[in-house]
Amino acid sequence: MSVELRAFQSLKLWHDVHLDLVHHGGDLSSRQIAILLTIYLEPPPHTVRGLARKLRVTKPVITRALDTMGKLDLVARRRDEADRRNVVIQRTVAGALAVERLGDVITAHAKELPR
Amino acid sequence: MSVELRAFQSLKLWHDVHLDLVHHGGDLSSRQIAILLTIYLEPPPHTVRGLARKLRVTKPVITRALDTMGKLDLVARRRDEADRRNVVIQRTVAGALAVERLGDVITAHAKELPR
DNA sequence: GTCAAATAATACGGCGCCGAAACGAACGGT
DNA sequence: ACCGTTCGTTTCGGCGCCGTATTATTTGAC
Repeated sequence: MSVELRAFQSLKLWHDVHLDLVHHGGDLSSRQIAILLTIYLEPPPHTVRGLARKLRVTKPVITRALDTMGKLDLVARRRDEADRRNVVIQRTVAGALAVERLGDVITAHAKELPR
Repeated sequence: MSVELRAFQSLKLWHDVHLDLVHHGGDLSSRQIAILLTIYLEPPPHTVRGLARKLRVTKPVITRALDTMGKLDLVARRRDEADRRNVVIQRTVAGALAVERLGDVITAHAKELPR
């Protein structure tokens, strides 16, 4: 029963945060969220190939997500001068702020949950 | 600093669960997730109008989401016989299982987080 | 210098969701 | 019986993401 309760709390958190995102958030797909958070939570450098491997998706998925998030100024691309085939994905100020804000939203809703 | 740490943990949870969803989950949009969880977490009855109000989206959004999730057998529709203008949204066995499974995924990842 | 391998980007056809507007069915007051 | 209101659905043009296949650039081995 306590297990069920915990699952319910988790689901309520999921529900509340998604509700928040629907209203105030630029809506990114699950894939885009996973990519964005990988970039901001795991140590750089990040490449298209590396992200594709880590998330087990094809490279065009990464390229397109970077296009979209780049337009939103959430990430930036830079050619790797050491090996010009590679593209290094860089964080941006706006992106860092957006991720930070997301973290705040999650923790705020988590705090409201009964323990 | 402890605040930052908690935000980081929240973001890691968000990242990990989304990663899981990308691989094993039927991919629903943020709106669809919010709708689905509202139906399964809040007490019935649910109507198109009520869901639209609660999520602050237009009614066609609800109709289309119900179409999609209905095809996936996550929810079902029933005409309200008392007032035949209304449509009552019903839960399904498959939907309950899917929601339960999502709860399990979230709690499992949450458990792995350092406190 | 040449060629195979690796990397990222692009082209293509398809599918799903969007917002706004129009629509049809059902209700309720008079 | 009418008529305004409510409810859910449908239509329309548009946009974004998908997977697969192809392209362009760069590298490194020989």
